[in-house]
Amino acid sequence: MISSLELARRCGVSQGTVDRALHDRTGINPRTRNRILRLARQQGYRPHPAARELITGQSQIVGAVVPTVNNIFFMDLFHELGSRLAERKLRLQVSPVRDPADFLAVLEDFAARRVRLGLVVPPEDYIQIPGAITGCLPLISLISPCRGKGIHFISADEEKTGREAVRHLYNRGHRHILHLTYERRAYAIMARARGYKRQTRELGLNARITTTLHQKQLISLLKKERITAIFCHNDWLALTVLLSLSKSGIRVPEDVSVLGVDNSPTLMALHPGLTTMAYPVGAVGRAIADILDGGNGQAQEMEYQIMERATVRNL
Amino acid sequence: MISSLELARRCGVSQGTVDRALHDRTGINPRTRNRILRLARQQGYRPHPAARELITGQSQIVGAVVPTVNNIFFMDLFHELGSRLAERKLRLQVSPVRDPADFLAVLEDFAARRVRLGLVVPPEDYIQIPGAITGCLPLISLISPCRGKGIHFISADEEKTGREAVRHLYNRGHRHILHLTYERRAYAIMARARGYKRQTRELGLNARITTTLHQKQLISLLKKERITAIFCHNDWLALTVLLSLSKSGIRVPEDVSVLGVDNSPTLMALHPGLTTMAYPVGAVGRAIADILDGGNGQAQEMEYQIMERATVRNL
DNA sequence: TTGTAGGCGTTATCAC
DNA sequence: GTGATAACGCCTACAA
Repeated sequence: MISSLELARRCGVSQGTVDRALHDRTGINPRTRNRILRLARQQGYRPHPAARELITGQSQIVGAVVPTVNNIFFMDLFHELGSRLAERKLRLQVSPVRDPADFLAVLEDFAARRVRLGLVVPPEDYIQIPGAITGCLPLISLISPCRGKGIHFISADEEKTGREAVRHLYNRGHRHILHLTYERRAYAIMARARGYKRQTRELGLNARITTTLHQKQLISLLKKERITAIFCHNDWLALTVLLSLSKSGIRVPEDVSVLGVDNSPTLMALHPGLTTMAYPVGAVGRAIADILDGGNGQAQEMEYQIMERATVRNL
Repeated sequence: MISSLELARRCGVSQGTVDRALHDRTGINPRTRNRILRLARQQGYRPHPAARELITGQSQIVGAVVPTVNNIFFMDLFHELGSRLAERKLRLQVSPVRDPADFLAVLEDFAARRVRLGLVVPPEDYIQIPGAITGCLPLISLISPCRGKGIHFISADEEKTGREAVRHLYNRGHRHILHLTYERRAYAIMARARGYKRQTRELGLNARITTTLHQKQLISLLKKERITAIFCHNDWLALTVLLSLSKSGIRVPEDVSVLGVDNSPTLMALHPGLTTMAYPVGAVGRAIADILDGGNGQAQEMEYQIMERATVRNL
C-alpha cells in the first residue's frame, strides 16, 4: 500500500501538495488537485490512521464495551448509536467482555489507543475505574453506573419506568400486577422494582415481585395472587413468560397481560405482538452527541415510551 | 500520558534501554531493568499502539464484521473466538453492518488500519471484495462465502447438516418431517435444504419445505401433511415455531417434535429444552488459528453436533 | 500556488 | 550494557 510521500513522487509534486489535495484545503491549483485525487484513487491510496493518531493524539474510534450475556438489546442499541456516530466520521467498535477484569483490560486498551470516547455497559454495577484510565479516556456509562472520576452516566429515570408500567396496567383495569425481574442487585433492576413498589402502594395495590422462571412456581403464584398482568424487567423475560404461559394453556392477553421493556428489535421480530417500553435511543444518542460537543450530556425526555401491542388488554 | 522517551528521561537512561526493559530483551542489567519497570508502572506508562503499528506495519487487532439482523448467534460465536484470540494477544473488535455497502466500507477501514485479520459474516452471499482490499487484508469468511482473491471460507458441511437432521428424526421414528427455513437464497439456507431434500428422498419420505411463519398457515400445513417433526433452519425459527405451536394448543414434543440449529447460548437460555445442532465453534477456532499460523485452514470434524433435549422424542 | 522541515512514539540498527 | 540515530506515514507551520 502506497504512502502519501510515494503518491507525491508519482504525481511529481511534494507531500505537502498531496496533503492539500486530499483534505481539499485552499491554496492549491484545482487542476493539480484533480490530478492528485485521480491518481490517488487509481493507485488505491489509503491514509494510515495510525500516523494521523500519532500526530493528533486522538483516534477517530469510539469504543464500546458490552457484557456478553444477554447482549441482544445492547447490540441493537449500539448499532443504532453507530449510525449516528458515522455522521461524525467516527467508527464504533464493539468489544464483548465477560467480567470486570476483562472490562478493565479493554478500557486500558482503549486508553492506550487514545480512543475518542468509551461507551460502556458495565458487566456489574459500580466497578471502580482507576484514574489512570478516566484521566485520558472520556467515558459514558449506559444502563448501569460506574465509579470513577468524570464518568458520565446516561440513563433513563428507571424508577419512573417502573411507575409508568404500573400506571399503564392500572389504567387498563389491572389490580393484581406481578413484577418479574432478576435477583441481581443491579442499578436498573433495583430502580424499576422501587418504582413498581411505590406506585403499586400509592394506588393501594399489593406489590408482588418474583424472580422465578420456573413454570409451575410461576403459574401457582399467578393463581394464588389472582394476577392479571405481569410487568417484566425486559423483553427477554417477557418472552420466557410467554413461553411458560402458553405451555400451561394460559392465554395472553385473555387471561394474563404481559408487558416487557426495551423494544429490542431482535426479540420483537421473534414475537411482534409483545407490548413493551421502548428505550429512549434517540435521547441517549443526543446526549452522547452533546458530550462529544463538550456539553454535559443533559437531554430532554429521557423516558421509556410504551409501545402498545397485543399482550396487554383492557379488563 | 508519558512517552517512552519521557520515561527514559525520568529514569536517567536512554530510550533504547527503556525499550530493552519493557520487552525484556537481553543485553540489559537486571537492576536497571527492574528500576525502569517499576517507574513505568508508577508513572502509568502505556505504549502507544499507533506508533508500533507505524513501524511494524501491522496492528494487533482482529476485526470482525457481523450483520445487524438476527445477530444473536454471531455475537455468541465471536465472543467465543475472541477468547481464543486473546491467548495470542490479539484483540477482537466487532463492527455491526447492515448492508453490503456498509460491509465494504468497514473492510476498507480494516485494510487502512492494517488489521491483522478480518473475520466476516457477510450480510449477503457472494459479495465481490475488490483486490485493493484482499491484497492487504487476510480475510476469513464465516457462514456465507464472499467473492474475491484469497478469501478463506470456513464452513461446516451444510448439506450434511440437513442430512443429519433428517436422519436423526427418522431414527426416532418420524416419517413426515417438515423443513422450516427462509426465502433468502443464501448459502447455508440452500445447502441445508438440499441436504434435507436428498436425505428425505433417499429414505423414501416426502420433502416438504416451507418459509411461512404465519401461525394458521403453519398449523394447517402440519395437519394436512400429518407432520410429526419440524426441522428449523436455526434456533430463532425454532423458537417462533414453539411460540406458534403452544398458542395453537399443539404440544411439543408430544404432538410435534422441533429441531433447531446453532445451539445459540442466548436463545438456549430463553428456552433450555430446545433440541438443536451445535455449530462447531471449536473446529472453526482451530481453523482460524491454523490460518494465522500460515496454514490453509483445513480442520477436522467441521460438523454440527446434535444436542438432544426435550423438543424431540421417539415416536 | 508549491516545497521543505520538524515532530508524533515506537522499534531497529548501529556504534561505543 | 548502554546510547545515539534513523526510520514508519502523516500533519502543520513556515519558507519560497
